[in-house]
Amino acid sequence: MTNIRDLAKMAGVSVTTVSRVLNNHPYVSEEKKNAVLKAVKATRYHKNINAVHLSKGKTKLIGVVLPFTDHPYFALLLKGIAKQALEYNHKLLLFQTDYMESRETEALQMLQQKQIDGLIICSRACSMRKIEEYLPFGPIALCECVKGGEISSTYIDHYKIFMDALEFLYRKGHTKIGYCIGRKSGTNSRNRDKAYWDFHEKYHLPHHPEYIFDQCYDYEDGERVLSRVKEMDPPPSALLVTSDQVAAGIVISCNKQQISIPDELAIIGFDNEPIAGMLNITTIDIPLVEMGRNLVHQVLTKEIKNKEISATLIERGTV
Amino acid sequence: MTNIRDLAKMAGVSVTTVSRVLNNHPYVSEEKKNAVLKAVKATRYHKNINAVHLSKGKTKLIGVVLPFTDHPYFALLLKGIAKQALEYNHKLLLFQTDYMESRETEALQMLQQKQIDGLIICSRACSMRKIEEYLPFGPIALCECVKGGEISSTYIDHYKIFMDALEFLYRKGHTKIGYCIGRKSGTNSRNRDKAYWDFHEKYHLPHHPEYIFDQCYDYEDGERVLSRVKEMDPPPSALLVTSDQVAAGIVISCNKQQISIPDELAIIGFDNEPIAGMLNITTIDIPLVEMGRNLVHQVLTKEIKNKEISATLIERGTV
DNA sequence: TTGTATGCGTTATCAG
DNA sequence: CTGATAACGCATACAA
Repeated sequence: MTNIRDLAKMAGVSVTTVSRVLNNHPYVSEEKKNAVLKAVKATRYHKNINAVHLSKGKTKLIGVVLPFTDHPYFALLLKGIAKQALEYNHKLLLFQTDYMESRETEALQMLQQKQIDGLIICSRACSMRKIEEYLPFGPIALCECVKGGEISSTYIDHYKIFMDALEFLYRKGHTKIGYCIGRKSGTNSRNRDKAYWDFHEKYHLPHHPEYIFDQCYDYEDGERVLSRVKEMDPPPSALLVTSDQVAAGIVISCNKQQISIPDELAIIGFDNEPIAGMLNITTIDIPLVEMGRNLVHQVLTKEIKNKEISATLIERGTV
Repeated sequence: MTNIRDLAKMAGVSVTTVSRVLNNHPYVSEEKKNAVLKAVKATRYHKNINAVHLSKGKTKLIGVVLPFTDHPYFALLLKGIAKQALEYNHKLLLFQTDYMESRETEALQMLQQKQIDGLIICSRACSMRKIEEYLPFGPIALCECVKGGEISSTYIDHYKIFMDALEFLYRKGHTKIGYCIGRKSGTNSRNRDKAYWDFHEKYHLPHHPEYIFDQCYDYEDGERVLSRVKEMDPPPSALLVTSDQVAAGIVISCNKQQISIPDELAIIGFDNEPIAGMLNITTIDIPLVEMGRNLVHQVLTKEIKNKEISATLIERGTV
């Protein structure tokens, strides 16, 4: 592998001059510049980028932490992140965690070890305290509301959205409402749960903990939820489903079993994934691509900001 | 930032000893080892990994080139890649290309510049010649059959599979068969097209170029295909659809428009994506996760091999 | 078991 | 406009 010292010898100049030419710095005579360029051509020289990283202390790499990529929510978020990273001329280092804290730690350590210039955590299993520990080593952006501090975030007010959706159903006459969620433990999930119980308090509705279904990610989970709902007495008359994919599973199962939507069961999905449009599912549009873009922006500009992104109810045929 | 020289001073040992401790090398006395460890704790020392990369000439990073991540085909492939990379203790650098050759070039250059130890190209827009140019800089694995040479590949025999599916439909009485595909230009696409025309030759069937629909990726594309099919006279009686997502779009549209499947239109999807199970779509199962795993394996073991992965027809309700 | 010296390839500083 | 030299931080051959 030829390096800039070799080039310098070949071109009869110093390494400094070579470096200048390579980085388009001014103050290099045409003559020497051409000599260097000629040597570059002749040797098919290419920089060893690790040396650049070491010397500069930067890598133009952003870490992205997410549990899995084969779910529309994260796939769309990642799409936005990738688009914006491209515009900023940065690349992405992927940490697929399956919600394992050890892998999140690994990502945080990469920040500390300077392999990445910043980190985007799309969803986390570890504590905020732990994340804060790593803040001195580089900017971190999250997808959940973070009050104050040095962490940036781009988030949805899930409490408000959930409450709005519940009220919407209530106005349509629903009082037995359940919901489906992925994890119970995330910040966003807890906000939703709080909205759920506050709603019940507000309207003095009976509590039905069995109307809450967790571990809902895929179509099959929707199928499973429906089979459980069918066995209930009384069953919920409406479901808030925090992924359109799961909502689609429920809708398709209902079709198969001649359960009428929205008459027997009303559904509101989340994310406005492509399948929701296809199946005419009423859903909450969450601009995931935009959120992804903003996360990159926050990490790279290093402005510590908490940006709320608004979600919109899209009325279609399942309510 | 404290470095190993600082640690050496603090612990009263040489940098070599520090390095030994840090990398769990043998031949270090407990005493000195503890002294070093103590200094590590005290300073909250962490390696600068870029220095390691430079020194070793390796990064434990694998580049992954794919057009987009928000499509089940690539999402599942990526899932397999991520799983296996984790087992090999390597990380992934993502190149989302949108089939732009310039971005593929960038990935190849990262190999040359030693930012990545190897490259997996899930789908390419650039020429094989170009890829071969970069082979001297590190292992490259592709998702298409590569005859000989130094490139590894994990692939499906798309010609055979397509032909089998066509024959399957033929035996069911179909003679007017169309197909939907993403790009027309990829190697896999060309193999499929060849199978398509060879099939027509074999059974002396009339040619219907209008039965071929390209740019089919999403549900909406399936919808679009169906609306075009409806206007045809005669329309195809069966469609091979190279993504279950598109197939799902067609199936859902047919349901809406009371077009009976498989009586009026038979459908065979591809990939056995989750939605295919939900909608009872007959499909070709392609073990994408397994393929992803194998690609990583090939890149890291550097055995140059071409591994064919077999696909299986899953008979469900749309034929 | 330990330490010295050197290499890895680039960028940055500063003097000329 | 140019160049010598010092970082950057770690790994490792070799010597002891």
